[in-house]
Amino acid sequence: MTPPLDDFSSRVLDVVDSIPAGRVMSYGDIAEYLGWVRGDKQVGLGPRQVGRVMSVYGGAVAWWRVIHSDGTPAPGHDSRALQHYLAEGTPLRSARPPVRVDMRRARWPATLR
DNA sequence: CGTGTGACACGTA
DNA sequence: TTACGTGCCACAC
Repeated sequence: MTPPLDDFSSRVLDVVDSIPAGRVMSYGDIAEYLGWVRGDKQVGLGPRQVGRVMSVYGGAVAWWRVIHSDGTPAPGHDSRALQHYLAEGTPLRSARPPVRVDMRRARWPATLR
């Protein structure tokens, strides 16, 4: 089974839950939202850790709304993700492999505090 | 303990 | 546009 939920992981999943249909956030966006870097120093966990959380617990949330900063979906999930994008009207730059979300329009502007 | 790996991001070529 | 190199850091061995 999936490992017990630690604090960081539950926060990541909460953020993912807050992304509305048709919008997306990158791993880095989520890391920053959770306070990854403040000013010029590292005060939290980064994009790779967000990716790890998604690989482990992603099945419990809308994983297709968390993608790479360049707009490409999580590795190996292109087809699955595309179905969701078409269904919820996510702005796309390319609906054919490599599937790419139009980040400029689909990015969900999370603002801390 | 040290090493390698990965659902990352960014700068550079 | 794609392709590398580098920084990053939790985890599994």
